[in-house]
Amino acid sequence: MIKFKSVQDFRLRGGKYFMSGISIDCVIFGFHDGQLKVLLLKIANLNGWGLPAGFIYKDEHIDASAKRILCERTGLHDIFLQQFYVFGHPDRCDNNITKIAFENTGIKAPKDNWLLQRFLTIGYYALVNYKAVNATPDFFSEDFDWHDIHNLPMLAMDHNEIVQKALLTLRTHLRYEPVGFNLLPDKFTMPELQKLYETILDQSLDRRNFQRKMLSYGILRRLKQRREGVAHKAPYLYSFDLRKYHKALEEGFQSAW
Amino acid sequence: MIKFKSVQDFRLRGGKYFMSGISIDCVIFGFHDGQLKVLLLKIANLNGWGLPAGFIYKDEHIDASAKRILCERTGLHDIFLQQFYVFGHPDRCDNNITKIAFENTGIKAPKDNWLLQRFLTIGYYALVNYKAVNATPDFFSEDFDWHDIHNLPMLAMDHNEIVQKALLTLRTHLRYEPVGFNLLPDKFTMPELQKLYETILDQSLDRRNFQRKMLSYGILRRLKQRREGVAHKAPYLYSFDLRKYHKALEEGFQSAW
DNA sequence: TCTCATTGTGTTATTGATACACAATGGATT
DNA sequence: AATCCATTGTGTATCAATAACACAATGAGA
Repeated sequence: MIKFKSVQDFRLRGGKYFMSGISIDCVIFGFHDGQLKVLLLKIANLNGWGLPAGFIYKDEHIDASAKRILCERTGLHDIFLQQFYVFGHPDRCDNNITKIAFENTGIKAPKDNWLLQRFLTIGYYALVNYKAVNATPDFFSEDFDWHDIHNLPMLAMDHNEIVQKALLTLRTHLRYEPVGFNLLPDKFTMPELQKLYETILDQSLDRRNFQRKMLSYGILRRLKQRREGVAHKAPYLYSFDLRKYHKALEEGFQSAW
Repeated sequence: MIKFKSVQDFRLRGGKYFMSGISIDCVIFGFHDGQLKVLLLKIANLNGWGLPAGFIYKDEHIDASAKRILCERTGLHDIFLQQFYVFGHPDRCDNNITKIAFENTGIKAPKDNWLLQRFLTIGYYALVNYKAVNATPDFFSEDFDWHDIHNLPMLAMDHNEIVQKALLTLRTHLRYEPVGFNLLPDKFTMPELQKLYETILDQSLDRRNFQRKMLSYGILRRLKQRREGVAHKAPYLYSFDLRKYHKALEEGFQSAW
C-alpha cells in the first residue's frame, strides 16, 4: 500500500495510484441501544459529516477496495459488505470536499488535479458488530461518531441520499437473507434479535410470530444459558449456526417464484 | 453530442469528452418466439460478440448515458432500464477490444491512450419490445443480432458473466415488480404472458394458478376481443392498466416483511 | 409474599399457494 | 357436416404460511 506524507501529498500525487473519477462510499451499519446507527466521519476544517470513503488502486478489485476502506476505518476483517448502487449525478461533486479544502487553505489547486473533477461513487453497505469496532478517522477527518439512522446530520455532497438508498437495500435484503450475525454479539436473546429487525424495518412485529419465523429458518441454536441479571423472566440466549447461516446466505430464504 | 470522424478518431480523442476508466454495458432483453433474447453486437475485425456498450460524457448523468446508448442501439425511447451491478475485476480488460483492435491494425497505440487502461463497467439491463426495436450497430461493430439466452456465444471480456448477473437480477425483480409491459406488445393473451414468465424463470408454471396470481395484482385489463385465427379455443386479449402498472412498479408487489 | 412486566408456548382464523377437475371452444380432420 | 382434440375459462380441495390472540411461568422489585 502506498503511503502519503500528508493529505496535501495525497491530493497532489494520489492520481498516480488511484483510479480517478470513481470513488467508494461505505455505509457502515451498527446496532446499539436499540438504535440502528451509521458510522460517520467529521471532515477536517469543514465542520461537516460524511461517509467513510476511499479510492480504488489502479490494480485493485473494487470489492477489495471496499474491504480495505472498511478495515482501515473499523479495524474489522471478514465483515458483511455489499455493493448496492452507483451514484452518478454529474453535479454530485459540486461541493467536493477537496475543492472546499483547497479554498479553505487558500492554496490554489492545480487545474487538472485528479480530485477536482466529476466523480462517480460506488455505494457499499456493511453490517458490523458495534462493540467490536475500533473506529479510526481517515486523514481527511478529525473525528468519527455513530449516528442514529433517524437522526442524521446534514451530510456532505449526496451522502444523505446514499444512506437512504443503503437503508432501503438493507430492508429488502432482510426479507430474503439472514441478517443479524454481523450486527449482534455472539450470544443474544430473541427479544434482542426482534428489536434489531424492528429497528431496521421501522415497524413493530408480533413477538410470538417473529420467534416462530426466525426458528423456522433453522439457522439459530438455542443455548442452555439464559440472560442473567435482567428484570423479569430471563430469556434464553441464542447463537447462529454458522454453517447453516452461510448456506442460507448463499441460497436465500424464499424460493417460490 | 460530439461527432467523431472515425473509430480511430474516437479512440484517440474520446478521452477529452468521456469519463475514462468507467463504461456502461447494456443487457437488452427481448422476447420472441418463446425465447428470451439478448441483443448482441458483432465486433468489427474480431469475429466475436459483445454487449452494446458506451461511455459517459463528462457532464452526463450515468442513467442518461445508459438511456442514450440504448436509444442509439435500438431507436427506442422510454424503455425500462435499470442499473444492476458494477463489474470491477482489475483484469477484466485484459482482452480489451481496443487493445486487440490496435494490435490487429498494426498501428502502435499511444501509450497513455484513454481506452488502454483498466475500466470498470456499470451494468444496466433493459426490457424492450422485440418487434419495436430498430437495431443499429455502433461504430465498433459490423453487425448485430438477437441471441437466445440459452445459447449465447462466447462474449468479449466478462460479458458472459454480465449477462448472467442481469438474468439473475431480472428473475428476482420478476417476483416483486410487474414485468411484461416492456417485453410484450400492447395486447397479449394470458398464455403469452405465462410463456414470458416461464422463459425468464426457466421453469413451467401451472396455467390456472398463474392466471389467478396475475389477475390478483390488479394491473391487467381483459379486453372484449379474443385472439383470432389461432387453432383451438381463442384466448382473451389483455392489456396492462398503465396507471396501476406504474403504481405497482413504484410500490412493488409484496409488502409483508 | 405479592406484584407485574416480560418470556415461553401454545391455538385459532385468515390468507395465500399448490394441485387437480371439468366443461366450453373452434380449427383441423374425416 | 360431424367428429376430434388441444387449448382455454372457470372452479374446488388441500396444504402451507401468516396474522391474531390467550395463558401460564418466571423472577426482580415492592
